[in-house]
Amino acid sequence: MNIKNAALDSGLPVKTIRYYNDIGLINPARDHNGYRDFRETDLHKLTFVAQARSLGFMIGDCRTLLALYENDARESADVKHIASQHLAQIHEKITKLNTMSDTLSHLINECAGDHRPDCPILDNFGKRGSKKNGT
Amino acid sequence: MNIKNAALDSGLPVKTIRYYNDIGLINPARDHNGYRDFRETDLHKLTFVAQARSLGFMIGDCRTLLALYENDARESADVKHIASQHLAQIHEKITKLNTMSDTLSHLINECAGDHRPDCPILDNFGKRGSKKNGT
DNA sequence: ATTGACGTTCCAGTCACTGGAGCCCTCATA
DNA sequence: TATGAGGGCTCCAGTGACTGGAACGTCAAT
Repeated sequence: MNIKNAALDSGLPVKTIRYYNDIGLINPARDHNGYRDFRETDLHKLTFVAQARSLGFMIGDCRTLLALYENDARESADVKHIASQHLAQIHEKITKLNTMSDTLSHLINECAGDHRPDCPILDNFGKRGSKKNGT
Repeated sequence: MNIKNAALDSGLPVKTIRYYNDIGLINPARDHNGYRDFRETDLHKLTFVAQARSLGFMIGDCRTLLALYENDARESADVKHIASQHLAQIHEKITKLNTMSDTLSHLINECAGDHRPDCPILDNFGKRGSKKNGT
């Protein structure tokens, strides 16, 4: 199967598939003319990575997960560990975004949004809040 | 004031401040020796950008917001518009992350997490779901 | 033989920094 | 006066995960 159909099959852009090949996530065979030839296992991997990526896993995790997937001697604990760590990161992001959302919503509510220049949003940005120390 | 103290004052890393100078967000005066000399207005801008960035605004938005901040003839509607758009993007991100979190939580719950290889997480990734079309 | 839709590689750009190399400047101390 | 520490400066490369484009090869059909 050529790259276009592999793209159609996996739902990934052609460019992305080539990129995944470049970084060694997949390694499809080549035809006599140099064209990539995607077999069942390649398509499977592509689908796998597409799913993992859509859940926000980094490429590095996808690589590990893929190795686990292909390793019959794996322990599900390893998979669960990676997934749990990722879930924790997702929750962290959600928390941060919720904080931003709260602050911003409040500011937006306070702002008249008319033709006058007075703006609590800008006022807030201009004000130096409590100094933060990134640890 | 030298760059180190500006960093201390604004809570931004020295490198970041130099970067903001490079891209023209700030433009502090220079001493006879070429050292940057941060005045009140520079420090103010730095604080402003730090605040905006901490709420997730892109540099491009910060630039616009900063211009609005310094423009006495601004209309608060413009500020509110930018902020509202950004808030909408934050909400989009939260929604996506929540979806990921739900799916992943479910999968993790199903996974035994022991020494055996059976793993619903990997099973799910290997399975091709409904084909998605990115518009 | 030519057209058009495929395929290939390689390079540059995205975003917002961050790290490092290699250099200069200043001040205090020996 | 030499030296060392601790600033400062610029420029280049790398991050993550692609994406766009140029320049070129291949293939089937006309």
